Amino acid sequence: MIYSSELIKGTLKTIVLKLLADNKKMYGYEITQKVKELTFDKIQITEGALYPTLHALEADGLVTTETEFIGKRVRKYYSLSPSGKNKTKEKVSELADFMDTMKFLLDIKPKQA
Amino acid sequence: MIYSSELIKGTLKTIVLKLLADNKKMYGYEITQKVKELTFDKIQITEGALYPTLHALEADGLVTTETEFIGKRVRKYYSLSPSGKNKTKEKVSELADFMDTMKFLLDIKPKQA
DNA sequence: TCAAATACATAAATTTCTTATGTATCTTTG
DNA sequence: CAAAGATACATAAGAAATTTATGTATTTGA
Repeated sequence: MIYSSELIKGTLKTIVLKLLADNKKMYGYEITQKVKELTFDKIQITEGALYPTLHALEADGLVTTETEFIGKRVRKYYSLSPSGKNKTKEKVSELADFMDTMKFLLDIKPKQA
Repeated sequence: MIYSSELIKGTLKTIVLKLLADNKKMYGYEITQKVKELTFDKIQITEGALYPTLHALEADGLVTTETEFIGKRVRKYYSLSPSGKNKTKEKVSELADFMDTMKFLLDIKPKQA
């Protein structure tokens, strides 16, 4: 089962930041694979969604990049900047809080009028 | 604190369906107030987001409507159809599952390379 | 050798929400 | 009792984020 894509909306940036916080540096394709692996294929990040997100994080100064050559192929590594580390904490705790609120909302028992 | 709007994206439909499942019938404005109340103002659904969503649910046959007059003012009640009830179960359990996956993802401990 | 995987990127179209606007009624308060 | 705020619906332009499609090129495995 793969989650309907609407669920992923709005969480992608947080997921990427958190992975970078846990892994020091990662490149785009690696991120897609890691998420796939860690979620047992339930979350699949497409490249069309990921790359623009990474570019936006870079434009916002939340990540820095370094390019490496593996044979003839380019690999672009992303790492959190100091402000990126702070942002990650904010985003992760906001999402955790949000999920608690949602669990509460979804568990509300019938009030049969 | 109000959640950044991107977090709400993708969950609105599920929230509405779940509220209808718990309350038999509700009207639009009531839904906005109920969500605000149940989440202590942390989730505020705007009318510009809600009404199109309700109309979409109706177009998909997931809810039925009945109009009532309160004095001279119209009130449009929404109720789950049988397929809406099934859809609600699916959506809620998918979201619950998704949140478990996200909690796992967000709690991953550093693997320092 | 040929398909699949690796690895980047962009861009048009779509979806979904925000922000703004519009209409109208009802209630509360100075 | 007038005015402000709350109730109640609705739509539409614009913005934001993603999907889907496409493109390029290299490397690996059957």
